[in-house]
Formats: sequence, structure tokens, C-alpha cells
Amino acid sequence: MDDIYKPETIEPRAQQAWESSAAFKAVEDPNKEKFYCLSMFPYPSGKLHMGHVRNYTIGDVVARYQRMQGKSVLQPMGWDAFGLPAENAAIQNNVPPASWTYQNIDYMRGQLQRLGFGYDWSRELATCKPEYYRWEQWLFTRLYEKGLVYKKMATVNWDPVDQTVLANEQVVDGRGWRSGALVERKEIPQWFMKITAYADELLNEIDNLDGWPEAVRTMQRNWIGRSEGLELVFGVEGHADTLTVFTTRPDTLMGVSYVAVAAEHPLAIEAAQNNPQLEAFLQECKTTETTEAAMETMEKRGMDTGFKAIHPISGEQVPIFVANFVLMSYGTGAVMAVPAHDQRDFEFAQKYGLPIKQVIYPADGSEASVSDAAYTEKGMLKNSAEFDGLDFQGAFDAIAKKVESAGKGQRQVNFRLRDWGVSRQRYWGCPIPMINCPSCGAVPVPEDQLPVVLPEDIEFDGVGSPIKKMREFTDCDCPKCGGKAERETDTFDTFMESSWYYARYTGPDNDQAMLDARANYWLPVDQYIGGIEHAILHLLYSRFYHKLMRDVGLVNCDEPYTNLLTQGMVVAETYYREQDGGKKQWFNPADVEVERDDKGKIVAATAADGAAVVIGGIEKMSKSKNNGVDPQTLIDRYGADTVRLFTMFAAPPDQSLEWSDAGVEGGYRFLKRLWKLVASHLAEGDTVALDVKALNNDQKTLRRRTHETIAKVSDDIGRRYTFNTAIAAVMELINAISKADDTSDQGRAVVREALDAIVLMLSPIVPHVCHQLWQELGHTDSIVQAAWPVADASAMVQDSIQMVVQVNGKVRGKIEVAAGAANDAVEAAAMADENVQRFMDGKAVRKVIVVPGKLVNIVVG
RNA sequence: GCCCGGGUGGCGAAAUUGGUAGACGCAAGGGACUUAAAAUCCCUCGGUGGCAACACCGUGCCGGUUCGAUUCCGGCCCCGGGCACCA
Repeated sequence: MDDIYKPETIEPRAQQAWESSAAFKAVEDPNKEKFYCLSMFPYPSGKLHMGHVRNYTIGDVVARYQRMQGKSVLQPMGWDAFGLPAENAAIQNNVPPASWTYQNIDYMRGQLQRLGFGYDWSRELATCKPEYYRWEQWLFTRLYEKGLVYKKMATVNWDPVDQTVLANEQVVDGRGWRSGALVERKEIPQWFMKITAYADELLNEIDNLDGWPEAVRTMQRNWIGRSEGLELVFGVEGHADTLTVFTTRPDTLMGVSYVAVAAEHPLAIEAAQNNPQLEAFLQECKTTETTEAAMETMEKRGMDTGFKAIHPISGEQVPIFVANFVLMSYGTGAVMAVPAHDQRDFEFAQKYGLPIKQVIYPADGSEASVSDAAYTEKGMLKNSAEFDGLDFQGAFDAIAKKVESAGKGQRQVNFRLRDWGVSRQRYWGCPIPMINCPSCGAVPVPEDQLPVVLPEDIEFDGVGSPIKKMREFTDCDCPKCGGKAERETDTFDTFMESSWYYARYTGPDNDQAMLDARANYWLPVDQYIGGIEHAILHLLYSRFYHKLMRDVGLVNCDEPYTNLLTQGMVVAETYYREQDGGKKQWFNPADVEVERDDKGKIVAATAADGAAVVIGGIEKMSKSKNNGVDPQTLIDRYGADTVRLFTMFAAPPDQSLEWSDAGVEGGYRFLKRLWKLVASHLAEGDTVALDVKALNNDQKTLRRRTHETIAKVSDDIGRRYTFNTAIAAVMELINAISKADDTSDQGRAVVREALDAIVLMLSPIVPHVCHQLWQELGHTDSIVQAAWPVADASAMVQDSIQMVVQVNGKVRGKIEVAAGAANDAVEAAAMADENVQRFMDGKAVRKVIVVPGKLVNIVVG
């Protein structure tokens, strides 16, 4: 055996062995337990970043571990290939988005292979291929027939200079990122999927997802946001129209002092016709960003329309205001305001001199002022006419009954969750398979005309999607009436593709159907692994999609992912320089020199040109912030195993990982030690068979540590997913072996048993070096298929154990007692300890707590 | 602003169910080997005091529950993620 660790030799050799034996080919074997291990597929942005390496290493460790448990494993990989960055790159490099994407896929596939991940590459898919997205189009037309798809007006960011729709990411401080123009809100017709029709099921089944992190389940529950309330109809004085609002606090109804409507609301527009000031305000409202964060943090402003709303119970007239925080496309475009009991309404009322009428008081009769802030607790009603004295629920019921019988409202369950807008006015996406006919309206593309193929050979200038002007794409005949019609040129939200790819991996070669029987062998995914940033949107959309596919008969389970591991982000420091016009130029950490204070904190930074850059704070590694660390450099230098080892050792998987180059070297050193340990053991010649009855105490101790380590590592990898502590445990065992200097036959046999176990336990994490070491240790099977080691309980029995003795909760001594010693014997031994005696100091013993096997606490005083 | 996480040595972290705070590793310092360097090996390594034994302090901050709190509860500060068109 070569006594020097040479990853550059052993890694390609191991990979060839796996490839030629088709080691990771997934087989639908009905006689084996299946395990579907899935990592979130990457967007092919150019090259792998550390977040990918981390994600895919975790997945590969889990998949290899499960294979060693004897299961039939599916671990696939593919490409989330549609998206905005391809369009940006197309403009920058003057290359069509398709060829840019395909080049990136080729490069990144090579990187994944270089890292030795055990994927079944025969199942690889790319979402930008018609063979993939045709089924998405097919499902969409089925859902249209089922009434789960509809079109309505919705708000977008409009760049008035470029005459194009912008993504939220393309709006920087309220301006278009390319034109710099003030971005406006615009309402355009868009396609929606009725995710709200599944809101109840999506919410209720969260209770069953006990393999998911509690944080994600809570976030999803809050996002869906079920609330029970009342829909109320306000009349409008001198007007035929009415205003409908929803409230979860009908008990405060008698405290309503105004109603607020969106700037796009018909009443607002009507009022503005003879009011230039109001018209100017409506125009201003159009320039607020549409993100919820922007809406919630901006200054709340409004203006009186002059219209009066008629209270559904009192008949009192209250002013109707236009408010910049009400959006036409969310809910009914109107809200009722109770300044005394809602903080936002309170601030608005103070600003515009509107009445603040308190109608809720603490039930215990104490005082609650509304002069400085709203009183938002539930309590008892006053100043509410016939409802005085009722509590929240009593008032809710009474008011509901009253408005229902008057036909002015009804009880309603409302969800925060809104229907999913899937239209995007962009080129590089899946064409929406609909046709707009002047006489028939929207008509789905018939199945025999699918797929609607996105033209890939196009000129791309970045101002609008090129297919919108492409007559050969848009011109078509109406499938219904045969007349001239126009094809839809919007494309799907890219979340559509990522919502069902996990299912397509089970049968990616099927050109007759979206899914087949293989889906029901593999699904649901047993372990899904991906970034915490996907905790809500992607995971909720794909849960929704799974139910859609179930309800058209394609899958027979209810949820797509049984267990979920949300890995923390790989974060790094950001550096930038502000340019003219407020744009930021981002610098990669690799190109920045930093100055640290004596505590190691970064205090100043300079770029390669020697001039200072601004320290932008630690953020998720991303292309837009240019703070990614290129894993390729490390792979080239140390090999795949070192990179895999370090990413798994540096932090537990669900925690965010702050990148630092230091530490990788330590991983490399560890692998060299491991290699040398095996090499020097083998150099001493053959070992005899282990005879557990012939072991001396030291040999027993080392063997006990081996089996304790097996137990711990199995638990850490199989149950806890704390790979960092698993690696630490193996390191401790290796340190123990290195210290042992026992050249006797049985001494060497104990070491041999430990080495076999170590190589097996490390093989999911550092598979290349373990593949080689396994062979060197004389095994003829491939370690990929080898069985995971099992801890021998009889080897872990201990005769005596150490216990801690505390006096008043502070450690004052340690005692050695027989395992399983009785409490009073332990207590007596604790009292006898010299240092313990010193601290008891003749004081009265008030209490003694014995925690068997752990500690004794003597309370004196 | 709202929802969800996190905060422990110089650094990454460990402590799994309320029971020895700092395992394992990195960096640093000292030593061995070497003509030298690299590599490797050994030792030290939370702070303060002490020759030492040992003592006191210490898990973002303030308070509480408990024999005992990094862990549970209340309040606050800071950092990260998400907020529906980045993926």
C-alpha cells in the first residue's frame, strides 16, 4: 500500500469503479425497502457554489448511509433551468439564454461528478426541455377544465421607460435597475391557480408532517393564515355600489370611524375625476413598491374621497379615504378602520384628525386608555348600543346574526394565503398553453398540439420578451372556432417547474404520460434536503402540486416529502462600492484584503486596486452580492473528500455556516492521518482473528470505545443528522488508536476491528478514500454496497463509572463507583470525598439529589 | 412592519430528556526531528488570582422558576432567513 495519501489518484479511480458497476443506478425492487433521497436541484447559474456543495454532500451522506442499510436507493439530480439570470446573462454576453443555460449545465454536471456524488445520472432532467415542461402544460390545461385555473387582473412592477414588467429583484429603491426610472404599479390580466381551494388541506396536513422541522411547519401555518371573521357590506351614500370588507374583529364594529380603499378602486377613481389633488395622490400611490415589506414599512398616507360609507348597523356615515397601504388586488380592495383598537388605524386617524372611538374595555373593569396607542386586546364592549356588555365571542355571534339577517354581511373563514399568480411577462420560461381568441376568449391548447415549444434560437435585447413580437409564435388558429387567434406569450413562474420535478425523477423517460406506476413505488420522497430560504414558497407550492397530481390520479399519497432537512445558508462577508446613480458594485471576498482588530473582527477592507470598499455585512452567498467562494479551487487543491469532510464538519447542517478558508487544511490533515494509520497497521503484517474472551483491560477499553463510537455515529447520521459530531466521534477514536501502542496479536486484532468500522462509518462522507482503504484492508466487496457496522452491546458494558459530586450545585469532586451501585452507597462515597467534606464544612445536609450514573448534589446550609 | 430562526473561548463548534460548560477541529505559543524549510510528532491554550493545590467569574443583556439553567419562562438588544415576480 502506498503510504502517502494521494486524492488525485484515488478519487478518479473510485469514481470509475462506481461508474463501471452502475453502483448508483436506482432499481424499482419490490422486495427491498425503498429510500428516495432528494436534494433541491440547482439553478444552473454558471458554477457550483458552497451552498450547493453543502446541500449535495448532506444528501449524498444520507443516501449512501441508507444504501448501507440495505435499502433500494434513488438519488437523482437535475436542473431548474428556467429563470431570470439566463436573460441577464444573455444581455451581458450577447448569447441566447438557452445556449448559456446548456453550457452551464455541462460545466456544473462535471463539477458534481468530480465531487463523487452518487447520483443515478440516467434520470437527469432539465426543466427547460420540452420533454419536461410539456407535462406541466398538459396538467395546466387539465386544471383549466377542472376550474382550478382562472384569469384576473393583478399588480406588476412597470418600468415606464423600458416599457417592461420588472421582477421585485429588478426594482432597487423604487427604481428600475436598468433605466433608473421610478417604477409604477400596473394592473394587467394574469393567470392564477386556485391554491386557496386547497388551503384547508394544506393547513391541516401540516399536523401530520412530523418529519419536518417545527419552524417550517409554523411558518407554513402562519403563511396560510386561517382566520374566522365577518364579511361586511357598507353602503355608499348616494351611490348604487357597496363596499365589502373583511374583519376578524367584528366586536369592534361600532368603533369604525372610516373606511379605506385602494388607489385603483373605482370609487377612488370616480372621486378623483373632479379633484386634481386627489388625482395627483392616486398617481403618487402608483409608485409604491408592491412587496409586503415595502407596504408595511412605508409611511402610511391617505386622502378623503368625499364619499361617505354607511355603517351596516348604526347607519352612521363615515368618510371613505384612499390609502396607499390598501392594494386593489388583495382581498376586496377596501378595509374598515377602527382606530381605537388597531395600531395602524390609530396612527392614520391621528395623522388625519379622524375620530378615535373606544368600544372595547378590559373585562376586569380596569382602565385602558386609547389616547397614546390603540387598545388591541379582546375585552368587553361599551358604547356599542345593544351589544354593550358582551365579550368577544358574544359580540361576534350577536353582530354576525344581526348583519346576516339584514343581508349586510356573513360569517366567513378567510385565509391569508392568496391564489398563485403564475403569469410572467418574461421570455426564458415555459410558455403558458393558452390561446386568446377574439370570439371564444381564452382557450386551452388541445392535448394533441402540446407541447407549445419555446423558440430557443432568438435575438434577446432585454427589453421585453422576444416571443411577444414573434408572429410565427403568436399567430395561430382558435382550437374552438378555427378563426384567427393569438397565442399567450407570457410564461410560467419558474416555481411551476420546481413544484413537481421530484415526481418526474421516478420516470423521466416516459413520453406518453406525466407520471407512471414507478411514481407510486418511489413516492413520497423519504428525505428532502434544501435551503431554509425555501421553507414557505417552494415547499408550499410543491405540496399543492402534489395534491393536484393526486386529484387527477397520477400519485396515490397525500404529501410529497416525508422528512425535510432545511440546511442553513452558507454566508460570507459582502463588500461594495457605491457608484454614480446609487448602484452598488460588489467585490468578491477573494479579491478583498481585510484588516482585523485584535479580536479578529473585520474593521476595514480594500479592493485589489488599493482603494477602500464598504463592508456590507454577512449575507447569504449569492451571485447578486458577488460574495460566493468558489469550491472548485479547493477541490483542485485538496480533492473532493477534503471539501466534503470540511463542509460536514464545520457546522451542523441546519445552522448557517460562515465561510472561512481556514479549517479546510485541517480536514486534509485528518485524511492524511487516517491513511497513514491504515498503512502503518497493514505494514506490520496480517492480523489474527479477534478473540473477545482473551482481551486484557486496555484492549477491552479500546474495543468498548470502538463500539461506543459505532453507536454514536449511527445515531448521529441515521437519526440526528449531526454529521459534525459524528466526525468528531470518529476523530476521538482515531486519537485513541494512535495513542495505543499494543503490538500483541489481540491488540492488533482490536485495532483492525476499529479500522474496519472507521472506514465504513466515514465512507458516506469521504467515499473515495474509504473505497480505497476498504480494498487495502482486504475486502473484496465494494464499500458502497457494504453493510453498516452494528454496535456490540456486550462490548460496551462498563464495570465502574465516574460520577460528579456537587455541593450546592457546584462541582467539588469526582468519585469512581461500581456501575449500578445503590443510591446510598453512591451517597456515602460522595460524602467521603475530601474536597466535598471541606465545602460541607460541618453544615447541616438539607437534601441530597442522586442522578444515577451522572452526579450527586449535596445541598447544605 | 409581520412571521421563523440564531447569539457559547482568538475562530468553527460540543454539551441529545434541566445534571461536569468548551468534546472535536482551526488559529496561536512553546518544544522535538531537520543543515534549513515543508511535512510530521509532543506540550500549553476561556478570564482573573495563586508556586501549586485550588478559588472566584464566565454561554448577547435584565429578571424569574429550580437543589441545579447554554437548556425552561417573561422582557429587551443584535444578527440571519422569508414576506407571494431572485431561485
